[in-house]
Amino acid sequence: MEDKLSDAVIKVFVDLHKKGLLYRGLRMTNWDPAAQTVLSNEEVIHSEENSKLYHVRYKIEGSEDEWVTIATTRPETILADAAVAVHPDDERYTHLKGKKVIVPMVNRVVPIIFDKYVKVDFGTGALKVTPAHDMNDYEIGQRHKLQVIDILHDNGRLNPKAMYYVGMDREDARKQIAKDLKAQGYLVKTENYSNSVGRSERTNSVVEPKLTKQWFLKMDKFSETALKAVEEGPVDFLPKHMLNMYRNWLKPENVRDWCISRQLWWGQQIPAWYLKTDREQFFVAETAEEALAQAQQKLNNPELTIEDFDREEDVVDTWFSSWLWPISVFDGFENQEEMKYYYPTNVLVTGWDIMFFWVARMIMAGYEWAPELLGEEMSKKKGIFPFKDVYFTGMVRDKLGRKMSKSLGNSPDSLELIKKYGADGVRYGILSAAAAGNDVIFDAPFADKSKTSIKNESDLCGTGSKFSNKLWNALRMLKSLEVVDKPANETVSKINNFAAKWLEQEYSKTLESVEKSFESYRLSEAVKTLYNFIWGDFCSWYLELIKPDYQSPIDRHTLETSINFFEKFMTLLHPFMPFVTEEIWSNLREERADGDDCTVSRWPSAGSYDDKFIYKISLLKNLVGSVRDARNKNQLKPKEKLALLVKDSDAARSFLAESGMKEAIESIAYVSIGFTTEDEHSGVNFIAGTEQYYLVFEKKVDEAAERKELESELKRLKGFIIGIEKKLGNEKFVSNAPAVVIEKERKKLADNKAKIELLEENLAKLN
RNA sequence: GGGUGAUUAGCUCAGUUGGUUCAGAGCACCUCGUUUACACCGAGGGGGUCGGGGGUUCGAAUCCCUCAUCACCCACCA
Repeated sequence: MEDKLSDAVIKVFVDLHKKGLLYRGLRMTNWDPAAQTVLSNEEVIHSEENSKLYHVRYKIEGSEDEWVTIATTRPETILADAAVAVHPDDERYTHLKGKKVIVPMVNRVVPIIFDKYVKVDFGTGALKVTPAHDMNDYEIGQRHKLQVIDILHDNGRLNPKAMYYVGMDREDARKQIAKDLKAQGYLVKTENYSNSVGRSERTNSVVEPKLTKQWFLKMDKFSETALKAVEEGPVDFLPKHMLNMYRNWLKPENVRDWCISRQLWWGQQIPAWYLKTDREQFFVAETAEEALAQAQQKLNNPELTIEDFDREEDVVDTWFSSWLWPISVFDGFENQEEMKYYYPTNVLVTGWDIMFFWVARMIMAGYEWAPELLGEEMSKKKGIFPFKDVYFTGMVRDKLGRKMSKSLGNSPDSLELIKKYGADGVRYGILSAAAAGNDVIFDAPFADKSKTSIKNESDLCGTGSKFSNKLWNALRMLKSLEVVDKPANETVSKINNFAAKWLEQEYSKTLESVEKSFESYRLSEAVKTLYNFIWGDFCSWYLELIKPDYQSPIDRHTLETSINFFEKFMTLLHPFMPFVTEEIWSNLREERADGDDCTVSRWPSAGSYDDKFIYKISLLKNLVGSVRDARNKNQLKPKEKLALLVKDSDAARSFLAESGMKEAIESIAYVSIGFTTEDEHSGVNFIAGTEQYYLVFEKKVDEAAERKELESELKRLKGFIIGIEKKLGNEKFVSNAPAVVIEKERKKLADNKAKIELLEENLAKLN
């Protein structure tokens, strides 16, 4: 792989050179004068240091005694000044338009230029411009076509272009020129000043901005292609807002040519050979021999040998090999068979921090080379982009929102986490926290901190590990049951069938929602939906319903149904929690064929479901909840059997007519249901759906508390109804809102009016 | 300085195209409950005018403007 990648890098480098997209140009780099080498940004350490800010005045050319004062911390660079710049809106200087100033000491006449980079409120508002020795000044110099005067040797000593202090170290020259400027009346004042100074990680010497020759790749065409591919083309970013960042990176005014050369000791060496006697003569080729042949021909000198050339010592930027990844992973530059089969791929999953470095450039490379590799026919058919979707995961951060890094030591210790929560628990924790594209504040025990959880700490992995435990216990229950052929009686049979119908319906609805979440890469939604369904509907409701009485057996059919359900749920959960689901899978059935594993089990397909039935289930949950609440508030035993009377009505009868409904409620809420036409019963009453229920028991309730509760509920509902009535009374609403929404509002109104009526009756009875 | 995002319950965060009671989850908290798959548990409960202000709309946590605070990325600090 490594070699293939190297070959590919060389091929595309030569190809780009042939296409005229490569050039050698100047770049302002961090220069370490002690090591005499270019440093990467990472090798420069910035820190606040005390230095001096020198205010120096420049005489305006042709004037008697008119001056412009600038401020600098590096007065020796005055010798390399090419201009003085002020902000175009700075009224103090507008009269200087077209004028020139005389640089002190060297007496060079340079223009006063107007550039928005200059900050009006900093120092004197005038900035000396030294293109050769400052990043920004270089840019300003480019904009105003200023001359570049480099006064430093590579070792940091002043060279003859400085005219003064030649051979002196820049730091000594700084002190000396300050004295001389003062002596000659140019120094207006000196103040102490604290600014950020960059030092070399290697030698600790102060880094000097220095122009060096580098290899550049022209980016205008590439960036346009990459931008179009996502803005108008086939590549989709998820989440969508990532496109904003992408656009900002790639819009023409922000695009800069890509400096692809690096001065490192490792990496892919650039395939260019320089003529030793004239380094401006260089030849790019896949091998030294080819380069030599080119040179012999071009220079018309067959006597030249390899010995007359030096190979470029610079290597390519690491991203210059990474951008070829989608192609070179299939060895696409050598052999296109695999590529024709796999390309383009479906989805790239990555962090947004390398969107520009990697994602954008892979797209560029795809468009640049895929057509040649796939052939025109194939390109048309399959497209030439490397991937269809890019899913940007959130970045995991620590409690303070910092990116996790080695130097901060804020990465969680995975092995500690797994020890504490289990691998599935950790996976669940991270996945459930990772909503599409949002960063995850992952506050876990760190390797270098205490392993104990802080109180109130969000314990996502803990939730996952508890979930594993829950699943395991559900399995234990099913496995512990004694099995018989037939259900104990008719009631049990009805309840079991009802429970199965219920679970089947909720399952279909859940699966539909999970699939929707997957399609839009909403992984945290998917896993949370499954969590709620399995813990809630499956464990808390279904298993409780089908669980036989203590030490009673279960019928074979119900057990088989339950195992089938459980099995399907394990398949759904497997991507998130692979270990526990596989383990449960293998334990669910006594015998399994070789290879009958959860990990390769078929993804189930969602069946249809009946919204009306699901609504009835929600009523059931409501009703059971009310009974439990009433028991809680009245200190009734949870399993003491009570009479639950329902006010006779068509709706009530229809609700309870669902096969198994009545029996299920009676079983799970420990009540016996009956109809009544009476309005007064000892105990408590409540409304579930639109029905009036009475839970009958001896103890008289606290009337005052009861009244208070009813009144507050009544008040809430009345307020709610006023809102709906207002809405429905609003002609604009009725004429503009979709019919479905209006219908829903009408139903809401009717239901709640019925509720209010019931509440008022109940309240009246308290008198 | 340029860019991006965030602000919702005590904490950490969901909330898709504006429309069912949409104001949610987990943790934390309060009450009750353990020979019954599970105390890494069960049942129930309290808690938020969705950062402030304005606007668009029949309707805004959701769209727009503005202010405030926070974070990250890039560039830099004469």
